[in-house]
Parts: sequence; C-alpha cells; structure tokens
Amino acid sequence: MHIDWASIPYFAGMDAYGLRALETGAIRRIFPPGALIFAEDDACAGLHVLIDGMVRIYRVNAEGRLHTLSLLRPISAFNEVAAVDGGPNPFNATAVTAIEAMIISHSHLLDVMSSESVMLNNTIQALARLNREYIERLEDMTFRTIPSRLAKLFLHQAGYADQIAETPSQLTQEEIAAILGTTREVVGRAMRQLMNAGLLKKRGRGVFIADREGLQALADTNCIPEKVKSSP
Amino acid sequence: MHIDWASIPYFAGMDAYGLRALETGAIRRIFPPGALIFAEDDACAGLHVLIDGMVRIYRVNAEGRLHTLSLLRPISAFNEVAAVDGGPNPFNATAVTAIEAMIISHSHLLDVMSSESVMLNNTIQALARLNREYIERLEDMTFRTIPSRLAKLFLHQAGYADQIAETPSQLTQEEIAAILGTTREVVGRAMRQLMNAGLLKKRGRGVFIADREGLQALADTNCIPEKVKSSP
DNA sequence: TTCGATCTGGAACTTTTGTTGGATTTATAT
DNA sequence: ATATAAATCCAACAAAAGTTCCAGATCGAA
Repeated sequence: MHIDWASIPYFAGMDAYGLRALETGAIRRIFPPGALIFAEDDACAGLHVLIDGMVRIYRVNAEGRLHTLSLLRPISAFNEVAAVDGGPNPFNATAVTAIEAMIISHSHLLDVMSSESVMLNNTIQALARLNREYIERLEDMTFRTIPSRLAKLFLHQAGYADQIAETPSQLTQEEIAAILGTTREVVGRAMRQLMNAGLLKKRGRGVFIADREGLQALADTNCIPEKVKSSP
Repeated sequence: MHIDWASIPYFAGMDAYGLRALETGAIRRIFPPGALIFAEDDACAGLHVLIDGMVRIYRVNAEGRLHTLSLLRPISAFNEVAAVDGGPNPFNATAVTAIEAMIISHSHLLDVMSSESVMLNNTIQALARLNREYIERLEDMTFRTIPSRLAKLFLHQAGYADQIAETPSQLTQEEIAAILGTTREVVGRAMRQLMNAGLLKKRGRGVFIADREGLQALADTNCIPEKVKSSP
C-alpha cells in the first residue's frame, strides 16, 4: 500500500526529491488495540505519523491518575518535540484501536531537515502550534472550573453546523474525566449540573447540546447561568 | 552600547554575516518599570530579547486573576511562538524593572531564517524546549496540590550548592501565588504547613529550606511527610 | 437469552482550595 | 521619626473537587 506523503500537512510543500528521502528512512508499524506505542521518559521514539486508527497521548501521575493530552485521528503527527531535540518522549502514547503509523527517527528527521528547508519550516510551524495549544490548556487547568472545561469540550467536539451534537465523540465519562484532568464521578456531577441548567439534554443514550449560547457563556465566565426553575 | 549577539544562546553558531543581517533589522527599546511590553491577542509583537532588567510573562482570566508563566532575566528570548507564526501574542509581557530589549519583527525573523539555517535550527530547539516546559507545567496544574507546587518552586529556585536557600528570589506571597496559579492567602497557608512540617524555616524575614529531602518527597508524592511533633 | 463486564446515576462525606476580614508587622519616603 | 503603603498572619467560612459506596442500566460475548 502506498501513502501519499504530500497530502500530510506536516510534509506539505516538499518536492519529490525530499519526499523520497523522507520515505526511504521511514518505518511502517502496526500496533494492536491497547498496545503501548512509546512511553514517557523512554529514549526518543522519533516522529510518528498516524495513518490509520486512533491514538491516545497521555501522562500518568504518582497515584496512577491519567491525563489525556490528546486523542488523535489520521492523519496527525505526534512526538514532534522528542523527534526534534532527540530527548526522551514527553508523554505516553497508546493505540486505542488497531493503528498504523509511519515512524521517522530523530537522526533521519535531522537529515531530511538539513537538506529540505521546507521541512524545517513546517516543523517550526507545527511546534509553534503545539505551544499555543499547551498554553491554552494550561490556562484551562489554572482558571476554569470543571463544568466550564466540560462546556468547552462539548463546544469544541460538536460541529458548528449542527445545532445539536452528541456526547463528544461518544466518549465515556471515564475518558472525559481523563481529558479534563479529573475523575469519573466529578464528570458525572458536572454533566448533571449542565442538564439541570438546561444546557445539555439527554436523548436516548447520547447527550446533546440544548443551549449553545449558555454553554459558551459557561465556557467564558466559569459560572453556570441561572436557570428559570419550575415553581417550588 | 554594543550587544554581543553571538553570546545569546538563541543566536549561537551564526556567522558574522548572519549576525549582521539580524542586527540591522533589530530595534532596541527601553521600557520603564511596570510598562506593558505587549498584550495577549494583540498583533504579533515579534521576537523579544531581554538585554537588561526583568520581565513578567503572564495571562489574566475573566475575574482578573493573574497567572505568571515566567519571570525572565537577561539574556532570554520571549514571544518566540508569535514571532515564528506571525499570529497574535499568546500572553502579556510587562517590565517588572526598567528593561532594555531588542525586538526582531516576524518578517525580519523569517528573512534571517530563510538564509541562515543555523537560526532555523536554534529556533526549532527553542520551541521544543518551550513545549517541554509547558507540558510539565500543565501536569503540575493537573496533578499537584499547592503545597507540592510550592515545594517544587523552592527546590527549583534554590541553588543546589547551598543547603539552605532563601525565599524564591525574594518573591512576595502575592507573586508566588501568581506563579502557582492561586491566591496570596493560600500561599501563606501552604507556607505555614511546610514550616510546621519542618521543611522550611523562617530566619529573619527570609524563608529557608530546612529539609531538602522532605521537600523533594512532597514535590514527588503530593503528600506532606509526617512530622515528629514535640509532645503535648 | 443470560451472564459478566462496563458504564452510569446519585448520595454522603472529606479534603483542598478560594474568600473575607481584621490584626500585625515590615518597608519606604518624607 | 513618623506617616503611609505594602506585606504578612491567622481564623472562620464557602465552594469546588475528590472519594467512597452502591444500585441500576447497558453492552457484548458465550
């Protein structure tokens, strides 16, 4: 099977020569569901490009609690930081489903970048983008309550076209908790609050957005807007 | 006054030609204490290199609470992300003391980087480093209690040579609170806890590390180690 | 269809963090 | 020295988040 490297944003703008150089040093790997792709603090695993399946990027604390930094779908690159500086991986990566990935080692990446300035540029842009994302998440953790973070998650996962969107990608409360950096019970409680406030509605077994402006207000202000209650 | 550009880590390894190119497009600016250097979300202010004085990088939330991302001393670069992608500044920067900075605009930086691959490489490394720092801070906010974050702050600010180190850079509790992402009173309380546990000691008006291992344990485990109390 | 595993709902409780307010102490400038 | 501002200490309270526990619901595989 052939991969169209030029269609991967990370490699956009590269000429045929550069793409070939990239390709020859890349390794294709398959992981079964649940497999550890690489571990935090292990020696640099190189740049990964997810071709198929879903990947979880996460960290674990001393007590075993999990923080999901991202859930990736194709086509996405990950582990850019270690790939670029050759240091240990800054987080863990596991295959949620069976996955297929192309792997480019630190040294090969340096090789390609030294001759292909387009690649250098793309890498810089990717790193800058990551930086912005991390700064935003840092502020979310610093300033936002859990209901507010939950509202933000719903707003982001929900397409902007449809007025009503399902539970973020069918995530379980456990998975949402790991994304928000909290526990399952707390997510459940926050979800109930949002439903009581009329921002979310349950339909069948999915949860839907009932009041996008309300959710947005919550994401902005950290306060659940007053609900008009039915009389005592 | 002349600045030795080659001694700035960010520009290390550049040849005389590149340094001259860099220099000719750079602007020197002076800010009085308290001055806003640039604001979050404003149009890209370019790459700043702090030559003299102290700078605070921070964000503010809706309620006006402050989060200090870093306190910089010479010679440090800041606003790399916006400088590189040309987007809005991701945070605010103010002069804590009177400062002197060199400013390189987005377009000038692109110019220099396109002809000087050493500069490109340095930028990539700087961005990767920032990424690692943000990931670590994100985990601190996600997983660590405030006493634990405080312990970490003391351990980092304190030189490793001296067994006993003063209050982090003579910071006020208010300033520490902004760094840890909390409020002054909470920092005061945490400080008292660490003193009761015998990890810190007050001497004169400074606070000193009394038990480095204990502090380290707290930073690692999130739990204040049991203190042997003097009998009732 | 049934059994076991996974996911959800929700109450009760603890701990941590945030808030308020007042009493001291310490710096700084006149 | 003394007035003024800044920083700290401390207690009491409020709110948010984390924990424990258990009962139902739902899903999948046998």
